Amino acid sequence: MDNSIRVKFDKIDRKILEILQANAKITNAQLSKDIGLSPAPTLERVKKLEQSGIIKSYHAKLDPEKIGLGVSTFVLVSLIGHNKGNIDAFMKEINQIEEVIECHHITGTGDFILKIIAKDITAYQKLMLEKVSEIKEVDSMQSMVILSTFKDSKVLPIPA
Amino acid sequence: MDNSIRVKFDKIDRKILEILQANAKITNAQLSKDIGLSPAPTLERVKKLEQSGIIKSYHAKLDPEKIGLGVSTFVLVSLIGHNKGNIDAFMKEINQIEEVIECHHITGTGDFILKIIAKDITAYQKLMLEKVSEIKEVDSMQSMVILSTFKDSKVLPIPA
DNA sequence: ATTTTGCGCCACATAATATTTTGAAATTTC
DNA sequence: GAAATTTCAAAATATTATGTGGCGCAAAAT
Repeated sequence: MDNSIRVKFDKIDRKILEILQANAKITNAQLSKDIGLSPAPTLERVKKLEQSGIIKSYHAKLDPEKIGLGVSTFVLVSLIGHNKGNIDAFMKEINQIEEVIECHHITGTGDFILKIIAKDITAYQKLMLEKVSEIKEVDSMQSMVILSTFKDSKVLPIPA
Repeated sequence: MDNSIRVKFDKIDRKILEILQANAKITNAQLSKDIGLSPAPTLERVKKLEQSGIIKSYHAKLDPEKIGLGVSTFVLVSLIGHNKGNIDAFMKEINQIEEVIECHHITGTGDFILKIIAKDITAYQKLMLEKVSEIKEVDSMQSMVILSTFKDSKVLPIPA
């Protein structure tokens, strides 16, 4: 809960962050060459970025198709009530469903947008009917099936 | 372009994939303990998963707030024409904009959904007016500002 | 202007870790 | 049921990360 703490970092740190976002498996030696520093201070900077929470974690990115996940969707969800109790209850239920890989509270028409991933349309339908729709706080839902993904960058643009 | 190639993997591989999605920085020794194998075959399995393309890449996840990115949005975009030429032209323009970190072609009302990240509302507005709106294939847009993100799992549910 | 202080850097030494090799055991195939 | 293939473990080796000491530069103080 230590939100919006703006930790400071310089041009070199920014470069490190760009590189590690694109490729977390780079060796420290190579990273140090790319940023023009020797290995020791390079590693020290990376550690500081980790400790300060700027770097939160490291993840392997898989190919959904190759592990048998053929259907991805975004779902706009409206709740029946917009009070904190309902929202908390909804969140709690959503957290239990592993196929829901993202859940954002948004402005606009709906209240939430979910990203869901499933094996196929049949599995998706079953998931929606038996799990998501069953959450009693849910009023309406609107699904958008992803036909194809043109861009899925893991590199955030770091402001100057 | 070698889509939908279903590579096969067993229960141990699945466990490896789950672990590496959640934590790519685990040492091979620790990974081998977690899955109950010795280091050598463990590493061999990881390499095969990488070579087969099941594991596509590794990325550092940053804290957007701490690098000064305070505004994230989803944007529904409709194009003026739905032919391939227009879509290609749109994609090309979108790829140039680094603040657009995701772009998916979807079914339903709109044609595309984008995920955009910016420093603040002012920067977001400027970005939308000067870059995204300027793309001539764009007909209409509808923004959904993310108030908060409750779930952002990097772990895909791997079907049995 | 000179000293002082502190930070960030490099180079080298050492520790940790990954990777290769070898061979044995289990499983599959014919 | 034997040969071939695959999968594994243990140990040796190579690579990489990490800790230490000292140097140099920049900013602050005198």
